[in-house]
Amino acid sequence: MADIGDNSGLAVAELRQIVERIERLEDEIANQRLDVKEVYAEAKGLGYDTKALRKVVAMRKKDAQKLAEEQEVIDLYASALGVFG
Amino acid sequence: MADIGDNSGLAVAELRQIVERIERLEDEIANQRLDVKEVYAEAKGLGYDTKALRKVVAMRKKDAQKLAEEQEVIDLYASALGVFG
Amino acid sequence: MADIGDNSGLAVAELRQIVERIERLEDEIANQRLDVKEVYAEAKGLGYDTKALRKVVAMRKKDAQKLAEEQEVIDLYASALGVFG
Amino acid sequence: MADIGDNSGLAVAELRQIVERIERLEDEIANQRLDVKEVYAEAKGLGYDTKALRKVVAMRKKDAQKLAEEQEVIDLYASALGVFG
DNA sequence: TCAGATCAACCGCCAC
DNA sequence: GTGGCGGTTGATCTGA
Repeated sequence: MADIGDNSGLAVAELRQIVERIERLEDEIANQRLDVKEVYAEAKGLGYDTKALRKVVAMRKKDAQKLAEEQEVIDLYASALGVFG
Repeated sequence: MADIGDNSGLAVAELRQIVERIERLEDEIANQRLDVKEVYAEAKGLGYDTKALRKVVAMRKKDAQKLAEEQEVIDLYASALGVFG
Repeated sequence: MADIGDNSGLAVAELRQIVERIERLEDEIANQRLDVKEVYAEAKGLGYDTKALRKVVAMRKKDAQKLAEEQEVIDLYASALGVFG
Repeated sequence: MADIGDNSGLAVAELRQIVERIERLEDEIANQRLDVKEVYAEAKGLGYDTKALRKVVAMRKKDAQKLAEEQEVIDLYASALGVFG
């Protein structure tokens, strides 16, 4: 941590910059969450069951993760067996 | 939902579009979360205590009033227990 | 909250009892975690790859959850369709 | 691990036993977690602020020294940021 | 000691 | 308004 000579051995400007970068990113995330919400609201307006919709999205996500994980497991077991028994 | 009963038609495309919009937004959110993580890692590299950093960021999110009110209850309970006897 | 007349409008004995019940339960949980740890250590001593072992346990858990969830999804969709389209 | 190469024999039973011991312990842990939840729910019914309650329990888990040290860093950062400017 | 994985706490939405 | 639930975030623990 670069110490610029302030009262507490802390680079205040640096710290401030870090915190603000984080907060800016989190603001953007929050906004995008609102966007997601909007899409669901819109879908609801079109007659969709949002609960089921969320389930579908969640399942697709899980399936993708599952695929990735399955390969991991294969790799893990393969290496545990010393790359072929 | 455009049609029930002729579910081989337009509604499928509509549904697909909705799901994809959601998924695209969520991908972006996931990426930005990685960015946040990166900033914390960078801060750590500069010597900051990331745990404290996270706490400060969280505190800034809450307004001071609410923070004080919550702390009051905690203090009440704590002192009732004999200051951690 | 029964107010017995202490200085802060708080039933101190009651609070203390609640906190101690929680802490006792959490102690037991902590001990059982140690037991789990011990089993893994023991398995490691027998030559097992604990990482793979953990994966197996996790997968069995996920499968059990998956079964439960699948029925949920079926129910959800069925009700979304008005119990049959 | 009793045997590699004759993996149709004893090792399978051994492995099964290990996994089941772990799963049994984890079931118990899950149940006790439900018990904890119940106590909090009960406390809520008595008028307690469960969020504050959880904080107090967490504070009691940490020793006071460590708690003070952590708070120092947080305060340092907070004041460096101008007390939430 | 640090990075990565696992697990518990928090916090929103949603239905009742 | 409250309780339950899903998703996200933060803490803990394991292994390198």
